[in-house]
Amino acid sequence: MAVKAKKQGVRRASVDDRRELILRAAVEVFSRKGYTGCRIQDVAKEAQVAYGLVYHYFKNKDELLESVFATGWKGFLKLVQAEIDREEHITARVRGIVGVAFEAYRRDPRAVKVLILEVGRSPAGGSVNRGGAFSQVILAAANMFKAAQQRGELPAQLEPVLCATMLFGAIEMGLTTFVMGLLDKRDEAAIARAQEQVVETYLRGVTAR
Amino acid sequence: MAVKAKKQGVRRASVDDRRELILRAAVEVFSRKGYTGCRIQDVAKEAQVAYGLVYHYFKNKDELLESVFATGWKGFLKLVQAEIDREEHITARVRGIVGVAFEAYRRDPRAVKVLILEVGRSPAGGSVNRGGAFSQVILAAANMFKAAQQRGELPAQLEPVLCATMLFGAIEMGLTTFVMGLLDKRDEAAIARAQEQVVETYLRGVTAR
DNA sequence: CTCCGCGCTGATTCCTGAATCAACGGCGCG
DNA sequence: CGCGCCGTTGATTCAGGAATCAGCGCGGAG
Repeated sequence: MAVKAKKQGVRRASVDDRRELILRAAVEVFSRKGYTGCRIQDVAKEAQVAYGLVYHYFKNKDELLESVFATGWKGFLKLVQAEIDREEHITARVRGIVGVAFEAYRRDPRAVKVLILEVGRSPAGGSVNRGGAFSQVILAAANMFKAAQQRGELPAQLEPVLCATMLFGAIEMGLTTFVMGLLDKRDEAAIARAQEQVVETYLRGVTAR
Repeated sequence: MAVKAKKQGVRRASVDDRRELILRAAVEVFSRKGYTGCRIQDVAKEAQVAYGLVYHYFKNKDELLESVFATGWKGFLKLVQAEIDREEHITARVRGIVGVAFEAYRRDPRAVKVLILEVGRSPAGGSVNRGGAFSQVILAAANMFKAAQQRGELPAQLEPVLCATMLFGAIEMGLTTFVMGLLDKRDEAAIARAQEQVVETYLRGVTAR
């Protein structure tokens, strides 16, 4: 097939390229079929690669899907953490976090769909502790809120953990609106407006008292 | 096995009882393993019923899972719709909707987990149009918000669809906090407080302007 | 008491998909 | 120029789960 030409005519694809290729294909299939519904066959086909090669790079299905998750989530986590750590008023940090999430969505809606919409709730979870990773972000955010309360930037009577979950809930559902086609995902202005509304509504709800 | 005695000693279980039994067992397994991960074997075992009986009542796996979904969702939908239809200020209706969701959670956390956390996003969906059902509620709520805007109960610049998704996002994540064990699900007071915070934060965010 | 029918059973069949493995071929090195 | 290494291939094996079906037994009718 014509596609393979790239690894002959051009310089031979490096190992990392192939691995990456499979990983990206897996994200694609994973996002379409879900954790258990994702078949190696499909991943291989999607990546234009032999069935066996998937097993060359990954011990088994679980490890592959785990990698998909870990890779994507790690990137997201780092960005969110950076926002959490910023030395600014809580409202600025919240704005930052929402910005990170929406930006990620703009860049790769499918990956976000996988991470935000499947992670932490997929009951079909393998051995993977994805829920744990999700909790990690929630708890990090919760700590941020708690500190903000101590600085008097946030009403003290709020439960920080709930503040965190509600923030991500708001983000998630804001994005879901597009993923599910309730709003037009190609309408850049609509996405921007959604981001705005999510931030403002959340902050107003959490701040005013 | 001793368990079967109930259909001998007592009056023979009616058809509906058995069907119901299987349905409930399916909810249980479904909530643990997810759509694709749910095996008929497990459902039968959970229901203390022969493997074949599942196929006596349901054409195939898809139809079973579809029934699980349809049944549970229909019930929830009806309650939510009732709240939506109430002739009251928008804040009262929102309170009602959140109340319905939390009450349902109190009654049957597992079923809620299935419905709220899997419905509408599970990419592993079979032929089922579950996303459609989810959209239905969102859109019904969105209409409610739009009407409220026209009555001046809500700022006009808000996108009603986003108001709706954010409401359910807030509810969902409020409940997720317990499902994921971030807050103690046996602590009734904590649940009540969570409900309170979800409602108040949401309303404040959406109302004040 | 006997026979029938209906709900129910679970071993069996068939098939899908995960994981293995023996072999291929291009590339670099001697 | 030939040899061996290593990334790659895809047919094959095997486990497990969906769906089938030939009958079983209890309750009721005659």
